[in-house]
Amino acid sequence: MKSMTIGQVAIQAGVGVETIRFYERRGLIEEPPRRDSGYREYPQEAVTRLRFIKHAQRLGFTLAEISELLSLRVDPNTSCADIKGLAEAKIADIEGRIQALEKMKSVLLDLNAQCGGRGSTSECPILEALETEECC
Amino acid sequence: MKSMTIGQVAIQAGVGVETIRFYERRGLIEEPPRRDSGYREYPQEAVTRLRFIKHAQRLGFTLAEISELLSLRVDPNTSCADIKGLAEAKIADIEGRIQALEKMKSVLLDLNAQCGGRGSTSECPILEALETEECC
DNA sequence: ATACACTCCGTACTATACTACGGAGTCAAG
DNA sequence: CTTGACTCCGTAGTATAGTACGGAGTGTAT
Repeated sequence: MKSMTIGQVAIQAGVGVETIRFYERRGLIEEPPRRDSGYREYPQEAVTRLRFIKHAQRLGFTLAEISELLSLRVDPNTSCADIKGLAEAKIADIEGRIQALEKMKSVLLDLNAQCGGRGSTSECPILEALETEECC
Repeated sequence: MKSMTIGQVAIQAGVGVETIRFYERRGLIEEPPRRDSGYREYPQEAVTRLRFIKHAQRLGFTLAEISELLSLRVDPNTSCADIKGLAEAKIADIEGRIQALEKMKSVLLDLNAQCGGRGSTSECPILEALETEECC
């Protein structure tokens, strides 16, 4: 099985056909050769590339970042250190997001502890705090 | 100063004029009375409500959730416990997101440790892992 | 040979939360 | 009374990552 249709690639990579066309438009995967009918003919590597994209996404990279990662991969002027740099930037990014979420969580836990869960909404400490809270 | 224009409310609440109109369309704030000219006339409480929205957003609530929070607040059949329930659901939601981010971070840290930062991209363990990684 | 699945394309829609635009009308200060 | 800032409205655009649609053409199995 040398070349595959878009549907076969989609199944093997675990994505939708429309997603592949979308990635093509975004420049994440190159335009494959076509049959006379216009049908796309993908080589095996297309599946690898789609999996790369999926894996990178799972690690928190956006499509724009993945695009860069894919370009750097084939750029002879790029070194492993550049990739490492992107990974480190992503780690910092994730840490920032975790920090923000932890902050939210701690405020919510605090408010939640103040609320006995009894009484009407007019005396709910959570709602009161939301009305008056003077943070930032 | 009994009533205010949309611009004055925007400044006091720290949001944009367009944002207020947007919230009105979304039903987050009620339509205020109008002057003969059509200008909106806001009472002071409008500022409180906008601040409520801002605070709730900072705690991770979406506009849809805030909408619910605001409805429940004035619903006589709603108790403090219902609000507490929403807060707890949000805490769980945030914890889930933190978990997901922690997972990403740990994989990235692992990959990062494998990469010496030396050599070309063709032998970068990070890129290799992204191509082959068999998680999920 | 015909039925049915697959593919083509561009466009539009989903969700989230705004932000910008343009042209007309209004308000307040000088 | 004029000027400049403000407000009105609906629509469209931003970013992210797809998903859906519809009508026409294609591939293949029976």
